[in-house]
Amino acid sequence: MSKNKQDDIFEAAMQLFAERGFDGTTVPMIADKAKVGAGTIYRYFENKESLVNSLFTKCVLQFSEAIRADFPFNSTIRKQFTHIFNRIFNFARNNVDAFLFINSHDGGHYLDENSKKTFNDFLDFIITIIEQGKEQGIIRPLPSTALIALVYGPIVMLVKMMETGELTYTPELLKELEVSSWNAIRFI
Amino acid sequence: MSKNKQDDIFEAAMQLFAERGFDGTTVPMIADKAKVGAGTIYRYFENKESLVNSLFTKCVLQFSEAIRADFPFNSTIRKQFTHIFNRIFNFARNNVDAFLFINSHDGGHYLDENSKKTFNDFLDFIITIIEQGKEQGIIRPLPSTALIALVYGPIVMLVKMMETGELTYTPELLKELEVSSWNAIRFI
Amino acid sequence: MSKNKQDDIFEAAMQLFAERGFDGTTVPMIADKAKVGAGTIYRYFENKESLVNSLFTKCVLQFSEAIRADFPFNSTIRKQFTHIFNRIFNFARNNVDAFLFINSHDGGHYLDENSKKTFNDFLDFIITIIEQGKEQGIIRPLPSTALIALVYGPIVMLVKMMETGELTYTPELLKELEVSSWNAIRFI
Amino acid sequence: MSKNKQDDIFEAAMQLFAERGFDGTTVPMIADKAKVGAGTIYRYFENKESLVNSLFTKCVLQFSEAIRADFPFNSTIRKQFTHIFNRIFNFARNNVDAFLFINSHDGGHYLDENSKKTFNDFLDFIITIIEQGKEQGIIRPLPSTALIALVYGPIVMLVKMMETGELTYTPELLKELEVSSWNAIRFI
DNA sequence: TATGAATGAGATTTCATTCAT
DNA sequence: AATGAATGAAATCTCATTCAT
Repeated sequence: MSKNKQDDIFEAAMQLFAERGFDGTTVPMIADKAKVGAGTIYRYFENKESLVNSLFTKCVLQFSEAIRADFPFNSTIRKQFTHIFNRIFNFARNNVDAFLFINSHDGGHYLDENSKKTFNDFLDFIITIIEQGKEQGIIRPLPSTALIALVYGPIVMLVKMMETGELTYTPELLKELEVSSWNAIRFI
Repeated sequence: MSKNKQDDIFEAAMQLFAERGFDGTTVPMIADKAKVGAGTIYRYFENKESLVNSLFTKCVLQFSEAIRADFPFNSTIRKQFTHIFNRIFNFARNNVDAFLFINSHDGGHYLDENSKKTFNDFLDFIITIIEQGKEQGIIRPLPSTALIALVYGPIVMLVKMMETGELTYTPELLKELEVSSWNAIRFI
Repeated sequence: MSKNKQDDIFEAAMQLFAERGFDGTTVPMIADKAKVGAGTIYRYFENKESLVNSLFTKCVLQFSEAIRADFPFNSTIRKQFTHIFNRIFNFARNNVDAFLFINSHDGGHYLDENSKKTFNDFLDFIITIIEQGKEQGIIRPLPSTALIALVYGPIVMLVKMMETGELTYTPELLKELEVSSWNAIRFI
Repeated sequence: MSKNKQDDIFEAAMQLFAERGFDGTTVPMIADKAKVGAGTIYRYFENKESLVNSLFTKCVLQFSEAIRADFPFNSTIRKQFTHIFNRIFNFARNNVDAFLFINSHDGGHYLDENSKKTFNDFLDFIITIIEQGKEQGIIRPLPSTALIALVYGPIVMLVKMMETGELTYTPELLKELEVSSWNAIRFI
């Protein structure tokens, strides 16, 4: 594994949390996968909850960063949508565990306020774009949260399906899905 | 509660599993909420896993039944889509916990083969309809699982949002969402 | 053992805490001695600290009650002293573990405010008597805490010695010790 | 701190053992207070038990030495008593932690035979003096251990009280306490 | 020589399950 | 049939000790 044990622990915890959930994952499971002693985890994290919260924040920030980087602020809404859709999808494909971890753990009873805030900050960014699209009459005049659900909901499910092998990724498929998602929210 | 303790246990377990997950829910929690003794649960279910599997199967069958009842086999694909969409949404709204329980627990490490099969049987029904739509050139020629994700993914997320209060249900909104979902999968 | 498990746990904990201290006693040790499962202790006490605090308060109250019962408020200071000395000693002899537990654990880092207050309430009772003796010119005009130390300090040590067998109790010895203790604090 | 790490460790351990007891003190706590690495402690002591035993023996020897130095073997019993009482008290005041450590730890389950013997050797010295006093009819004819308890018990308690601020030291108070203690054990 | 990160044995605590009532 | 007190296996977490640097 890597030289950095904290990263090994993060990586192992992420995979396990994504697959089995927080409560279904034991600390020794994480230690085994990370190839460290169980006690070592407590040198890096105060407790299991602290670990999941650190991990959640870290993953959300990475995710958020991946979407926001090179964002075409001066482009059309249509192109901005493509950017966001592709970036989310690519992040999800390259970081399956991180993506599934984020999406299966938001709302968890073990997440602290800071973790929830980090996640909401990211959503706010998306909402801002959507609001602009609605103002311009390009995106359907539905509640922004509903519009997010129309686009984001499929992605979560699609990534899960690709993970289980129920669906196979191809660049062409991605392009088609992007069109479908846009069709769901565009005006007319 | 009701006169039937098994149903009380089912109801309590469903609410807790939906909110906290299987591993985050303890048997005493279920007993408390069901207002029965912890030991009583073991008179109705062999163990906690057996309970969750019984519950999952029961919920999926109810769900499946709600969608399939009065299915307009001789109608157009468009009308069949409306039927399915509305039925799923109505089931979800009237059985929030059951719906969220089903959707957060498929793939759980505690589900047995039978539970998974029951769920897949339901999906197969949906897939059949979709395949017909594709054959008729009315639905976009994407993999059926992808088409399911495009429609079902948003619903799961929308129901969660309504549950947390991030989104408010209105009949008008439902109609709009149905259109959006159809737009996502229809050919042109 | 008794029919009451909470008392069995109290008794076992008291013996072990008196002998090995709070930090030197493990929960399984207590469970073994009390002949209960380790988990049972947590049905009666929230945690180990809660157990030691409940036990401390209980023991101090019993101790305090033993000293205060039948207190000869209208007697001479000399007779009141005899009462207190004999009662403390008899309590200590009949409840060696409780007495040693109380005296080795006051000031412990695990005791909460309530426990400390209960103990101080008891000391205040003794101080009141001593103050009266000083006012009457019968007891030496030293700080009350010092006077307590002069009387109580030996008792603690004597009881320990009797427990280890370094000293053997006899009623005659007790009488002599009472005289010695009185000599230490009386005026002239 | 000093140039000598072993002494730093001794000093830190003594303070912590005096305040929190052996089992309530962790090796990292000692290392922190001594400003050394935790591993360093194991260069000077085989293990934690070895440390506490070395420390105990060291403290008892210092204590014993402080009492025995300049002992007025040819003086009266009364003067010998004054010597011992004052020396104990002064040692205790100048070495509060050492004194409290010695007195709260005799009988500890972690002390080895050698430690206990060192402590008993010291007591034997005191006992010899007491026996002489009894033979001369100057000290009350009680068991020697009881006489020790009558004098030593208060000192331990008084020093604790001075440490917590419940009692304030003055030279005059010390003189009075010496008289009180003598009164406790003198014949007549 | 000195360190402190790493460890795993053992501590505390939880909880699925049993069983006497 | 129903209960909930009791249990002990397994979870979380701590800390004495080691060892690579």
